[in-house]
Parts: sequence; C-alpha cells; structure tokens
Amino acid sequence: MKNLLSVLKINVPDKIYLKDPETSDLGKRIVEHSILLIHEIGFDNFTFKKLGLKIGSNESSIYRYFESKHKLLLYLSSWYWAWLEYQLVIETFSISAPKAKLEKAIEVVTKTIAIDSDFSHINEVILYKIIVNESSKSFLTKEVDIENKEGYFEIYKRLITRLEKMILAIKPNYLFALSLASSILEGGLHQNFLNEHFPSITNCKDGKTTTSFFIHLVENTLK
Amino acid sequence: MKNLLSVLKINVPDKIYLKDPETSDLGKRIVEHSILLIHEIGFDNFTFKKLGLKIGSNESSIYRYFESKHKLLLYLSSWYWAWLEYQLVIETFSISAPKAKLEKAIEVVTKTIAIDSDFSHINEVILYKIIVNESSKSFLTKEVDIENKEGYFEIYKRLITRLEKMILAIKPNYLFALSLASSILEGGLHQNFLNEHFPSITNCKDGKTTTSFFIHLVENTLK
DNA sequence: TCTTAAGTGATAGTATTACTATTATATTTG
DNA sequence: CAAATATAATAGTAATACTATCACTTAAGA
Repeated sequence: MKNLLSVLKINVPDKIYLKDPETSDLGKRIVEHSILLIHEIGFDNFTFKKLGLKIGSNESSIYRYFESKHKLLLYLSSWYWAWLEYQLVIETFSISAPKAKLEKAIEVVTKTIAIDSDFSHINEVILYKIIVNESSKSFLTKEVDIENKEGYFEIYKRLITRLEKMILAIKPNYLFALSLASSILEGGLHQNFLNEHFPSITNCKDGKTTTSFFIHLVENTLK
Repeated sequence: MKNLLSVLKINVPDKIYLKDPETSDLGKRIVEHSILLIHEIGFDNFTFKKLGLKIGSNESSIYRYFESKHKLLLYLSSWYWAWLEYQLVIETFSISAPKAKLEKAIEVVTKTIAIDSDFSHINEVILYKIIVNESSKSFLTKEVDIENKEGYFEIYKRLITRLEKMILAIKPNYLFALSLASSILEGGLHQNFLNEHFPSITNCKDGKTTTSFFIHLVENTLK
C-alpha cells in the first residue's frame, strides 16, 4: 500500500485551489503546515498570516495557492475523503462476500486513524483529527449550495454512494441505503468526537470501538 | 401544550448570558431577531452590529446581554434542547410500553419542526433550521472542553441520557445505548441537513421521513 | 419626593482579520 | 540572454469583534 501510494497522486477537484499545491515545494509546505497549525490552534483562530510566519513565507504567497482559508479547508477535506476512498477500494477490492465486504468498509471508514502512511508530506493522523473537529465547517455555510454545484463535494458524495452500493448488495430492497451510508460516515466522525470531548454521551471508548458499534447496527438493520 | 408552555419558562444555564434576555423587552427582541437574522445571513456573517441595526438598538446594548456571538449561539442551542426535552417528556410521559415510548421519542427528536408553538417571541420553526445548519459550531471549537466543564452543554447531554434510558428499557444489556442515542439526535439533524443541501446522499425525502429511517434502524438494532 | 441604581444609547477606539494591490527580486525556462 | 514565472515585501482597506467612556432615561427604594 505504501508503495502504491508513492506512485499515485490524490486528486482533488481543481477548482478548489488557484494553483495546485502539489506542484511546488512551497505548496507542499503550505498544506503540510496548515494541517499542523489548524490542529494546534483550531480552524477559527487559524490565519494565513500565522501560517506564513510558521513556514517562513509570506501571507501573499499563500493567497496565490488558496483564495481563502475556507478553500484550504475544502482542499484538506477533499484530500482526506479521496485518501479514504482509496483505502476503502483497495481494502475491500478482493472481498467478494457482500457481508464481509461491507464489514471491512465500515471498519475502514469509522476507525480512528492512528498510523501515518508516511508516503507524503501529509500527516494523516493529524489530518484525521482535523476532519473530526473541523470538517463540518466546510459545508455548514451559506454558500454550500453554490459550492456543491461547483463540485467541491464530489469525492465525499462518491464515497457515500460506494458505501450505498455495498449496503444494497446485501439487501437490495432496503429503502435507506444512502441515509445509512451517510450516517455511518458522519456518525463515525461524531462518535470519535464525543469520545474526545463528551465521553459521557458515547459508549465508543474503553475498548468498545466506534467500528463495532456501527457493524452491529448495520448488521441488524440489514437482517 | 400551548397553555402549559405559556406558564413555564425554558431554563438555560445562566452562565451563558450576562443578563437574562427573558427579563426585558430588549432582551426578548435580541433573541427573537437574532434567530431571524442568523437564518437570513448565516451565523458566520451575523454580527451584533447588524442585529442592532435590525432591532433599532445599539451594538453595545446587545453586549450587555451576551458576551459574544458564540455565547448567543450557545444560548439559542440550549434553549432549543430544553424546549425539545420538554416536548419529549410530555409526549412520552403517558406511554408505558417501552417500545411505543421509544418510538414516540424518536419521532419527537428527529422530525422536522414545522409548526411554531407560538407561546413566546421565539419562532421554533426558524430556530430548528438554525439548529440544523449552525448548532454544530457551538461545540466545534478549541474551547469545547472548558465550556463543557462550565456546564454549557448540560441540557443537550441530559436529553441524550433520557433517550438512553428509553433504549435500555427495551434492551438492558445493549452496550451502545448512549452512542445510539447521540446518533439519533445528531443523525436526525444531519439527515435533515442533507435533505436540504445534499439530497443525492440521503433517502429521507419524497415521503420517506428521517423519523421512519431511525425507527426502523433502532427497532432492528434492539431486536 | 429625592436619590440612586440600573438599563440603554451614542460615540470612539483598538487589535485583528481577511483580504487586494503593487512593486521588487529571485529563479526557471525557452 | 530575455522573458516569463514564482515568491517576497510592503502597504492599504473594509469589516469584525470587541472594550471603554459618557450621557441620558427610567424605575425602585428610603
């Protein structure tokens, strides 16, 4: 997997950026350190000025890559979903039994990312934490509908339809396959958020994982 | 219900505000119109200055009630959860059969609010839309843990433990009652968000309701 | 009734944010 | 070697998210 990823490039809708950060050293440093800085101070307190300071570069140079910090968050989110989609596909590809396939998919999609695949400048462990804590802000805006039309959420939606298909492979007449799929994805993030900040309202802790919660839930629902 | 509410006061943790907005005409106008304005322009574009303009009052006067717009969002969220808790309690109070009770609870908690109970200056239909689109921002901050300790999320957490109890009444040995409860609540909001902005990844539309999705899900899970 | 406190309004001011614009310099490419 | 491209530096702007001060009105208590 590590070898494969070193040859592949995660593709993000190109309308999200002004200049592809993958094409230059500065671009990569922007992405790499924005992840670290957002994790450190939170997206709300994050500014391009602070990031410039951190990477010894200028605010105005960062604006050549991303039009706004919101677009940067969209970029990071899309990158993560693309990366996760890749994980999903290769991890489930060889499994033909529908039930086992879906189970593996749920595992891939709901588990806490704890190991950095280390194939790029992007630290997936930290990025995952940003996704848990900040990614909702990428669509909870007044501009969602416009940005959705522009295609900024394509990868995310495609990921959900992939899950949907695996669900329907088990129970073709199930009426809520899309809703179940989106619930697994967002719900997984949310349970991991609760585990970190509101442990009193989740059971996904102390050895009981978010993954096992969802596997049990889905299995019974599709019975 | 309407009569009862006209006698009761929705109680919000008093650390959230500097001065209780319920105690004055200005306070009520602040709350009433903040809901309308946030709905209109979105929380991110909302400012106390704009609100002051809207209610013909001064920015500085609003700051006497709420220390920041973030605190105002916490207030609106808490108010909504308290209101919902009230609905939950009275609607399920007289039902003794555990299954029917939980079913009613799920209905109360996941349905789209479409009728304003009209007992106060607060429009619950619009407030519900704010909860769907903005309430996550009340806890997706770097200050969650501090604010959680201060008790700002007590009502929300209590609501979830109420649901938990109803779940355990059906299946006492179920290991994920809290996670299921929090999934119903947040998942319900999320499905209604998708219905509005990303209809291609939800089935909760065209007559198929979010409520029926969750009732089916929970029923099978607790079987 | 007088006094005092509380509530509200008006104005000004501050540091920061989220940019845009311009110019200069360095580097790469043809 | 010239031209294009990338980056850096500086300045500037409107808006944000407040804080502070002072004036005025009203309500409540002695």
